[in-house]
Amino acid sequence: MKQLPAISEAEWEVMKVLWAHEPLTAAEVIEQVAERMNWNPKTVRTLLNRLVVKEVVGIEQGSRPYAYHSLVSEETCQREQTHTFLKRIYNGAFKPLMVNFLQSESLSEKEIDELKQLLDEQKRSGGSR
Amino acid sequence: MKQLPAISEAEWEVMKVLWAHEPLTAAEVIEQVAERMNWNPKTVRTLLNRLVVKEVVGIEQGSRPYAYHSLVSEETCQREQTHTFLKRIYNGAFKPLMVNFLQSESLSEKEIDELKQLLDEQKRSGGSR
DNA sequence: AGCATTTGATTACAGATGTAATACTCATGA
DNA sequence: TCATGAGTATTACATCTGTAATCAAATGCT
Repeated sequence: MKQLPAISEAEWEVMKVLWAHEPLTAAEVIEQVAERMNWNPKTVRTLLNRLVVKEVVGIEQGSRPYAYHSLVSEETCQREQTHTFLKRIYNGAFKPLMVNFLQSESLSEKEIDELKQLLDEQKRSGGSR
Repeated sequence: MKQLPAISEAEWEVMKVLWAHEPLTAAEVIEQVAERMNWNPKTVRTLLNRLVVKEVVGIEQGSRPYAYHSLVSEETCQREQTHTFLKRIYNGAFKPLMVNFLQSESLSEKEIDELKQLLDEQKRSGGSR
């Protein structure tokens, strides 16, 4: 299984717009990113390049100006990051994360019920495996 | 509100043993860390020093060799990290994190029930605020 | 065709991080 | 009292990250 390279915080911003709208030209990425971050276009280009070097973003051959697209899915990256995070901060246990989260943010009844429902679905859809 | 300084991944390892057993002398920290990480003692000392500089770890005056202790609680740091992480990866939403987690790890029925119970407690203990 | 503009590639540079090595200091045994 | 050795402080150095600037190539305008 190919190890995912590390995606830094700034790079992650770029990935988010790619995942949301890909494929995009550099100019388009820059435009999208500008909506959230106050970054110099050169900065965004650098980040794009680094992502290409890391092989998490690919270049659309042929078109000019060419378009970028992700080579790994957002889900995959989220999963990876979540796993690493949990391990690092909570020794891999989800429960304390949830305890902590519930203490800091307070959810509405509706939100709580949604989460409960998720858990119920999980139960139904097969115990182990 | 005083901003927490960034605690790097390696530094976090050191914090974990401090939180678990503090106060500890450098030698003791080194010993504890060695159980999990294969790090040179010098490396651990460097990390300890950086943490002191960042003011998240304090030095017990008077004793010699002196003892280190944390200046911020694990809970506080976990909360901070969790918040940042959620924002970065899931745009701040807990639900998709849980969806993702449930898809990757599969929990036993017992574990699921524990999580559900947490949610129930949350519901009882006050809607808003 | 030649110049200005866009796009893309290369280079820059400071601060954080991982990972130590070296230097200094003080108590202790010879 | 002086060399030793543990404990502590300072320095080192490569890589990663944030944040661009500069250089080169292609494209479009006149």
